[in-house]
Amino acid sequence: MAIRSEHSRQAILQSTMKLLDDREPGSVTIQQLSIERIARDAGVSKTTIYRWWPNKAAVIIDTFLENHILATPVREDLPALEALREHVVSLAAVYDGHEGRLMSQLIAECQYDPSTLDEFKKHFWHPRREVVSRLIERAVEEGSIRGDRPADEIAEQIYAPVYFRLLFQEGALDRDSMTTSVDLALAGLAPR
Amino acid sequence: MAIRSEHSRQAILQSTMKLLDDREPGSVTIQQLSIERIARDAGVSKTTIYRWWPNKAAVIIDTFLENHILATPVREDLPALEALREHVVSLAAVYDGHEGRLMSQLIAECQYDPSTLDEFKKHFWHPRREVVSRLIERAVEEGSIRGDRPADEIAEQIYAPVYFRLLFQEGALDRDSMTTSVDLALAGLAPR
Amino acid sequence: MAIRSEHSRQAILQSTMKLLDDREPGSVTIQQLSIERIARDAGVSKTTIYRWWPNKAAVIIDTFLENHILATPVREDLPALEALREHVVSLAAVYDGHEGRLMSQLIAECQYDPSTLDEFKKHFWHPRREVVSRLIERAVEEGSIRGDRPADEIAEQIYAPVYFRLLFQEGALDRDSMTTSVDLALAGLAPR
Amino acid sequence: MAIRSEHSRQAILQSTMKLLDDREPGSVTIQQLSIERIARDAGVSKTTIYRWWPNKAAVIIDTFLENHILATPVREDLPALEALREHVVSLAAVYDGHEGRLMSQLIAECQYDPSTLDEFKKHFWHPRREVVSRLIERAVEEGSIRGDRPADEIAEQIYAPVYFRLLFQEGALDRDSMTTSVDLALAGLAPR
DNA sequence: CGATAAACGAGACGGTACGTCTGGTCTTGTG
DNA sequence: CACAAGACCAGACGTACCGTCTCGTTTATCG
Repeated sequence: MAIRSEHSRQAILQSTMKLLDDREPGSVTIQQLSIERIARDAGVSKTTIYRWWPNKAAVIIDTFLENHILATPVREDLPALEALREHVVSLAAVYDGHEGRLMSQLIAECQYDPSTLDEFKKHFWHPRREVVSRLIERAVEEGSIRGDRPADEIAEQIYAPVYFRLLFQEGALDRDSMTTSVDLALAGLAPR
Repeated sequence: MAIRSEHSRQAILQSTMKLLDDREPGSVTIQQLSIERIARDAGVSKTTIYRWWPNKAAVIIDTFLENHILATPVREDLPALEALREHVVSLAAVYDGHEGRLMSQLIAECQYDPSTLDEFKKHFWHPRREVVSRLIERAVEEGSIRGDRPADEIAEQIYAPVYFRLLFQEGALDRDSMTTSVDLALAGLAPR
Repeated sequence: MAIRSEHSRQAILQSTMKLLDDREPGSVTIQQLSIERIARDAGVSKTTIYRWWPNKAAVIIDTFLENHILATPVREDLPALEALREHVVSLAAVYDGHEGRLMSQLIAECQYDPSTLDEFKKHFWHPRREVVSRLIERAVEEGSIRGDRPADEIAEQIYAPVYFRLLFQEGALDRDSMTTSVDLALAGLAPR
Repeated sequence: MAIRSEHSRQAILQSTMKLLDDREPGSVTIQQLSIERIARDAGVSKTTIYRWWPNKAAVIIDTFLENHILATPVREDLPALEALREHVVSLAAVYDGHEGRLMSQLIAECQYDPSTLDEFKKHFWHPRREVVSRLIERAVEEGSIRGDRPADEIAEQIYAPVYFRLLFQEGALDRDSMTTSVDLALAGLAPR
């Protein structure tokens, strides 16, 4: 019956990570990355990759998951609003470098394949939105913001500028800018 | 001497538009589109395309400009805030269809080529931001919103959700949703 | 693993032969023949050709070998001198038609690539020279000609006019002319 | 009325010669030589070349004529047989270098175009054959060889090995080898 | 001497082919 | 039966020339 080779799987994911890492020599963009290249680099046959992943994007998503990309924590010890600011600031900080480039390229790939978009949202967007929605609900409980808007709507309003700046490479992703951005988004939500 | 053939130029841009139009049979995504295909379809030699455009993305941008893609007007007869809402709503309406798919794919291409991003911003984002910034300044003059924030910052805050929804294909782009979104963005800017 | 496809190889060689055959409609010269054309005609990808042959000339040489071009026999039942005449006459007869045109074009290609020349000589000239040298040695043994000259030298003297007439398309390649030519070449070699 | 520009004509022929001269850097074979390249190198427009020459080969032949290629003289002061040997030896000496490579490539081109072959024979082969035929007739008059064979036939027999060695790049073109070759060709023609 | 007509440089054009690359599929042993 | 190895068809890449075709711009002759 021959079971799936864990060794091959690891080699594939590691090669993918290495090839996409722009701190390595000979790194490539997601667009330039090919199954052929991964197979060659991992010492694996193309068939093996095609057997277990439907396309390049799926391999990349698995790679990112394997490499714990963008697991941004939430401070439970802070007041909700401050924890929210911290969360967004630290996420933006991560996006402001190598992993940000990867994310923007992954979002680019999503524009060409619905199932990739689904996977992306499932693994990278929805969990994050969930976290922020929880924080907002906590802020409402703490009386820091009004509770008359859906939390998801607010979460989007807070997050959208992050992705906007990432994809348009315009507007800074540093602590000050992001704090300002979050505050602006929340400005109209102060309790009456 | 030997002047550029307007006929060829038109044929190239029209073929590009047709090939990218998902209402046509045999349409393709920007990723799938190739110079070879455009040349074949336009009855033009590849050389002619390479002579005048550096790459596929440049042809596409010219095509969009030629086809007045996303030229969204501003109502001068309305109060600034209302004109702003109308502008965003009508832009979102355009993004909510065929042209939206094209734009999201173009933004995707921008992730792989800085000069494409520059062109994109120059032709499609900055003009729009300018329009909105003007409206915000007018709104300040009209006393509808406070004037203690840079107009560009507010413009970004208003626009970011539009692009977010476009790229993440999540959250509606209809009139009600967009009005809500704009109002949320402006909520904290009411004059004291 | 993954062994070479005999089917593709055959298709390539047959298409090449067909394309070069001036009795077929749409035939081309060796100069006009392109890898692209062979691939198209054979229903094979260019990669497959480039994988197995270094260039056009190599494909053509293989094609000629496969099609037994210019395999001229030697009569063992005749006296050496007569067998020699017969051999040259029959070779010239072959050169006096379609296969002669192909050979002259192949020799033309040899002027541009040393390795093609080597292959040509290995497969088409040296075997023939060998045959004639043998015949000359036999003629010496039979006492028909003197033995004080190297056989290869005499072989060249006999053969040179054949190639000269082929390439210059001057001087006939028929039985009488070739017999005269051979006799002239051998005239000075009669035993004393 | 504008008369043909001698300046352009010269520039074209000189560039052609330079490009074909393998002692120059960046030299090319006749096959690699293109009208485009000549025009660029000569600072002339392609039109001008196409206006005055039907094809590449014609330019090359004119170039060779202009550069006195292969004008091999005949010694009138020597006995016919010796002058003949000298002539062949000195021609072979010229063929044994740079100009020989050019000639063999020109003969190659002739295999693809009858009119080029005609021009080649008219300018390079027939004059030479004429010279040799005259020498043979003189040799007959001098009583050095028999007169019962057509001079042209003998000329071919003498010349064929030269072209053979040139094109097959086999067999030396030095003085000794060529003398031997001529003597072998004439061996059977000694007066009875 | 000014009109005219050919020759010129420049270079755009539709084509064809180059040799390379990658995609995704299929085939053939090996362990 | 998963795997590596890799052959296969398909087709795009960007470049080089092909030979044709305008373009203005000389430049020489002729009216």
